[in-house]
Amino acid sequence: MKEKELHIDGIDKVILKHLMNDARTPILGIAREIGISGAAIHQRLRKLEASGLISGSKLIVNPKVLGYNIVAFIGVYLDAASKYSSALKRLKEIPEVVESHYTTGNWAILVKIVCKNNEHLLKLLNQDIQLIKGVARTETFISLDQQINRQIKL
Amino acid sequence: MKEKELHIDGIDKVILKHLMNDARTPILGIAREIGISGAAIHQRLRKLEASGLISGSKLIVNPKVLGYNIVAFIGVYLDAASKYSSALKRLKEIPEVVESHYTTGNWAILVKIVCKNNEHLLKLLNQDIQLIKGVARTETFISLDQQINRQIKL
DNA sequence: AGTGAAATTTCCGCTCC
DNA sequence: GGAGCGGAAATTTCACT
Repeated sequence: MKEKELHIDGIDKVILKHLMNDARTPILGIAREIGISGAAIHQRLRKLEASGLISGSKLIVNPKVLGYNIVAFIGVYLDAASKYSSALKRLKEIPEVVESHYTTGNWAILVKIVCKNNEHLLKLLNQDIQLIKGVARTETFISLDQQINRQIKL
Repeated sequence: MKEKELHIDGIDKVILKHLMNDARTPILGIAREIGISGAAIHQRLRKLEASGLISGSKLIVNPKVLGYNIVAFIGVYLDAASKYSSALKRLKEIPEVVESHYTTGNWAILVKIVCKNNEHLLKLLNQDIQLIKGVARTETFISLDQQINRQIKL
């Protein structure tokens, strides 16, 4: 998928910085700011897409408005590493699970979940996650304050 | 910020599902699929923006193309909870830190970082994070396999 | 790689149903 | 709450440098 070495110069960085902040920023506005034509920006974007650096764009929704007020991380211990793929399959079916990582260290899986309140969290733990075959026990870490949420710097 | 109860009907869900997947999906394409006019979609989007449900859109870049191959979580123990805000300030200055949560449980802060390789990770730990005033010790969990990365279901 | 202009598509305020 | 119209603006392609 990656053949060409990609050279990201200062202009590319300006373009990407704008679009990483708001994917719907008009190309022509960026063009005027930089001082090159809209077509040139378009060409650069096509190149960056082809290189795989741009992997898409997403509309970001605020979970709080839907009543999802709690973010928590759950460390999941498996009784055998071989249970990973089947457990993962079940985790994918739980919509509140928004991230899942197979990790080195204490537990086997680190899961990030979003839920509405404490009862909801308890229900997820007791009736969903801990009932998955292979899950031995879990450790829960509730995020009381998320102050950093960004992408890697260019 | 939130005054009106927001009613998200099936049409809103279809619109949001498209845009959450690709924020640059043409509105008119969605309009044709649903069978209403483009202007109607615009009206709904404005309403959803005003409600705060839509908090923006972002271009997603693939860190691997930039050579960032490792994702890790770091549990940070503070020697006193009062050091949180000063430690957070320093964490914000480390570009490889992409998430930071103040958490209940074992440690005080859970940090997500992206880095290029093991040396880079070691450098971040020894020369950046563990030098922050108030940081007692850290636990590192490297993500070997991230299989879920999504937003909350509507 | 960048430009300028043409062709196409989208956006968005407006009026009407 | 949605449709249809129309002008303004943005996107996208292309020939040329």
